[in-house]
Amino acid sequence: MPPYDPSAFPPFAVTVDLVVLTVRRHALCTLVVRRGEAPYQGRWALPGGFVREDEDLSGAAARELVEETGLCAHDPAAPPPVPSNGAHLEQLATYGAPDRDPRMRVVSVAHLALAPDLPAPRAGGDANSARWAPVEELLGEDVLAGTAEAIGVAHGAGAAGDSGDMAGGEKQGGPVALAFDHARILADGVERARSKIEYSSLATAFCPPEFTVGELRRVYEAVWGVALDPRNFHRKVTGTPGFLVPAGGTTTRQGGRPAQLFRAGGATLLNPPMLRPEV
Amino acid sequence: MPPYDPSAFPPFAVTVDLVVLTVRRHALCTLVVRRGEAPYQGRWALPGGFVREDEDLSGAAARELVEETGLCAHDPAAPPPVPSNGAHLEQLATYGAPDRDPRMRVVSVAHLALAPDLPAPRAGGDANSARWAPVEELLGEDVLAGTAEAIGVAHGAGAAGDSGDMAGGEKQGGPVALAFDHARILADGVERARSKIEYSSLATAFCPPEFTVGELRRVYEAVWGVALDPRNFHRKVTGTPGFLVPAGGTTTRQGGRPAQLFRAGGATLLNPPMLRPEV
DNA sequence: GTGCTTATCGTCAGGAAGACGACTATGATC
DNA sequence: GATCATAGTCGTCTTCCTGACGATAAGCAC
Repeated sequence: MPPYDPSAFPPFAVTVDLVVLTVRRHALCTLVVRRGEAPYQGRWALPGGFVREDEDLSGAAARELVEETGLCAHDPAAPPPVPSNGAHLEQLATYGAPDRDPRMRVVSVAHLALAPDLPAPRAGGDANSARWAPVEELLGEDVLAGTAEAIGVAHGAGAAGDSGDMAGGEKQGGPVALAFDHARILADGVERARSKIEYSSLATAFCPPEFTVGELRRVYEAVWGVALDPRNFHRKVTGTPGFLVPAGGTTTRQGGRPAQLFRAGGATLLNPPMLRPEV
Repeated sequence: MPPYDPSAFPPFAVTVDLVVLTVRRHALCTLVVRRGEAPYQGRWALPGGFVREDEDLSGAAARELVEETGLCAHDPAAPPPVPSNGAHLEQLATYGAPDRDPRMRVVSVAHLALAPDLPAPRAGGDANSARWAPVEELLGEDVLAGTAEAIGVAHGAGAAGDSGDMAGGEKQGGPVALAFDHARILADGVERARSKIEYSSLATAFCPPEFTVGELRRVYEAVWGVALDPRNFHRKVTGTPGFLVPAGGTTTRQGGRPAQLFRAGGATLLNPPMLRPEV
């Protein structure tokens, strides 16, 4: 079996980048690491790294996820029993513009991970530091076309371009420019998450193993940036068979009347879907 | 700006593969080409090719589409006026298992194209021949997990594995084994198309510029493999603002009463969505 | 014209969702 | 301990959408 003629195709570097989303203090946040080397030195970027010689794409993504967060990736194709601190992981899209990395031709297979609220991240290898950044702070919600949609949360005056003089620092109140095309990748990941919780039970991936209806509702509110009616939401999620199963027991985590605890049910598809209020 | 250390990462070949779907004679069909060289010589495969040095991923996909079909790709991000014979083109997913190509490490960025019914395809460069194959014939609808769903169309006894002795030939009545992991890619593309016509106006991409409600309905029926009530379908599509605009004029293409001609309206999202009947 | 086919309009019942009232069960405050 | 604020939970009512299906319209083949 003849190998390819090495001159017949150009060599590429292939990386995986991760959009790791979580909900912290009622805000949708993503994991970013500070770049320690050029280009974009000092700029925040999505975590990622090279795919190894004998590694699957999803395997590389899972490895990066563990390295950056300690999270154990949870393959959606795996059996239902969710591991204790497993995160949902799925492929998002691939980005390969010829000039996206000034050094050489790099194709990045972006992955989307959804995780429950985690302790402070540990810094990875080549990053000076890592942190959870509110998505709204990174995307002015108007920086990028296609994801520009008013969410009912106030944020600082937007419209910060990709001007080069912002490298290495945040502008007070404005969006922080991410390295490379990571703002686009993040925007695509956020949009994927926003639409996917409509018709799937994926919102439970943002919750601890046991959670209340109110906590789940606050996840939807944070991801969508809207307020939902607690009564209709309660009717919807408890009335959808297989979505939630009572875990037995109640808790008071938010003040007010104790709420029943639930676990994610086996159902992965939500039919009919949860309707996202317009505007 | 220091270039990457070439020994710091393994080199990959990057290709694009195309799932080109169309509706022919009430059946969902995809474009396949016969492989002229090893591995999988003589087997049917999805069209595709290497991404060039200075080429975008979507650019490579559009180029392959033109080479194989003569279709002009229609970027969904482009302005609404649809070109005369433009096809919808979007990225599908990326496949990069280490052993998916026995010769070397190849990562393939699959794209999904939706096209109206076309004349017979012209053979591409390295393919002996090309043809439109009914999807049902390539995927036994039960060969692959995750897309196994009964569609109301009879098909030959399924369950043909990836047994090597089928290379180069079709089995009468059974699914034809595609080369590489192309059966999986095709299945993912079909599933994407099936779900996307639910909540978008993408089904019009299967139609000529002007079409009747009945023709559009037959597209849905072919893609979903179900029968739809003509009266409810008519009410749904004509009642959704922005979905269809009257083109003026009527036609009789199917026998029976002449039908009004429509063009695709500006709306790209269908809200509420078209409901796919269960089972 | 008869019969067949397809297109189009209408009617009716059932289900789901939005709006919102009412009640319950905690902790905090006076 | 009474009162208040905060959440959670159960119901009601109206409106919209869908599925089922009857009825009519307008071509073609004979």
